[in-house]
Amino acid sequence: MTAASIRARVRAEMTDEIKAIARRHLAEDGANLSLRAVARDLGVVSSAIYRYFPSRDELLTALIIDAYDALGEAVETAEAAEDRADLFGRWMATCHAVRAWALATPAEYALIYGSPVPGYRAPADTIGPASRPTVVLGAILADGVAGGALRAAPGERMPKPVRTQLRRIGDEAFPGVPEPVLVRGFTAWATLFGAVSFELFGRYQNVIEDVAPFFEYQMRQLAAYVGLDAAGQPASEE
Amino acid sequence: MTAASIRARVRAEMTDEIKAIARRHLAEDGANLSLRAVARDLGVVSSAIYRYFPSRDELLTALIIDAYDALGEAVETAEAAEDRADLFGRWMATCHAVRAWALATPAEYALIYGSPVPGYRAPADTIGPASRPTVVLGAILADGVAGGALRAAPGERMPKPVRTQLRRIGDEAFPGVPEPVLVRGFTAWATLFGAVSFELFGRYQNVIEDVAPFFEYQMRQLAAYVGLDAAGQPASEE
DNA sequence: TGTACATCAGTGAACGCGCGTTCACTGATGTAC
DNA sequence: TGTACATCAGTGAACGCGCGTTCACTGATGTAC
Repeated sequence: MTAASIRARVRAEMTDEIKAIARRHLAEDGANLSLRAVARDLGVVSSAIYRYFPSRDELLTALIIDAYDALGEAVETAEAAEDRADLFGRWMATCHAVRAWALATPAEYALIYGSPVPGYRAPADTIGPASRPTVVLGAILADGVAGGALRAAPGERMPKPVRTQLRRIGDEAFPGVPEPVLVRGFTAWATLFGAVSFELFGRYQNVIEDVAPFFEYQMRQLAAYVGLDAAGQPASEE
Repeated sequence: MTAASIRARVRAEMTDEIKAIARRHLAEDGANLSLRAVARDLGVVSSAIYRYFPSRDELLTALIIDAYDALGEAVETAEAAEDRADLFGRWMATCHAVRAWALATPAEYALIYGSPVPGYRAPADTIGPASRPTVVLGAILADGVAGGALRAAPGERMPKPVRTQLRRIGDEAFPGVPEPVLVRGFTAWATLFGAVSFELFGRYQNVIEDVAPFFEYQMRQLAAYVGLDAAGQPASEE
């Protein structure tokens, strides 16, 4: 019993170490991850890896799921630390958590938000972890609607195919959020990840030097656009 | 003379064909482009490629520059077809051109807007082609400002580090565009590419089925946010 | 117009390397009685 | 507590493959006189 559990713990530690080394390699070689290189760094013969992962693709999948979970965790923790009534604070905490995590682990960000890995098909068990940050967004929007801060403008309309699609999504994952609010939330979401990708993938090179204050300002403006600034947050000027 | 120019033409055709085949491989293998595979498809021994490109990286660079130029060309053409006074039409044409090009050639979009290719450093001559779409955005913003449609809201302020950076960029590439307008344009830009990347990199899977009308609506809303809808475009409702 | 020479495209073999995966094996560690 | 057996981690060799790049070469095509 104890002996068995020791074995299990050692095994778990080995698995973690393989993933840690693989993550390091990701940073240099992108998604062309080499099992043999990982084994070399681990000080072990290449076939030994197969005791822990049945194939290279399974190792990649584990890294992808870990990355989604790490980002999800970071976002959830940061957002949970804010006062529930402070929608603006919750939104900004979410944005900063995404950017901070991406800057700290750029290879993992690229793995999940960059170009798809050629020849790799993500299995179904990545879906749950992948949606964790979006669930946080959903909670902010839903709370905003419930508290009356977020609402559709009177007479606000949209084309029918857009509305019906959004209603279906809303019913599943964002209950109670009117379609016009939802679309503004999605737009803000695309901007957040678009901005982080621009920064990480080098699109700001020679254009914006000090990204942090620019990002901060952009996300504040977005909050106002979505309607998340109504709760009396401090003015964004100086 | 004539003989020499025939030789030059054949050479140019060969170069184009190598690039065309390489582009096809890009679609399947991502940026792990194999010279030998290209040579195989061309029906030629692998070392023959070296008559045309001194190395694999140079071929990749050529593909990247071509991709930037193709997107630039597509955007410029689409935008130029609109009435100069119709800022909204010009903005929408730009958005649709970006999305259409990306959907038509997803591998090339991923090459230039996805995760950076591991171990590859883009040389300086990619900068010019890379900025072509942004130049189009700049013209729309500048024309909007010159015509009086775009302006900063009275009393609109932003933190100093943001403003000084934006002023520097504005002076270089967007002359006459006030900083608050510029930042809205950049935000719209991040949203455009964020949305296209979401769609291409599979982030809309099982979420949004019919992306086209959703994208259209999003970009319309963005136009309103930036202030590009003031020129009396038709209402976006139905 | 004809001939000698230079240029160039493409060949084929080789170098040295790395890869994912399989398989029979050794030896240590745990389990059952 | 001691012994026989089962489980498991890691080894080492091998399979079959692909890669980028170099190099001396052949033969066709162009150029100069």
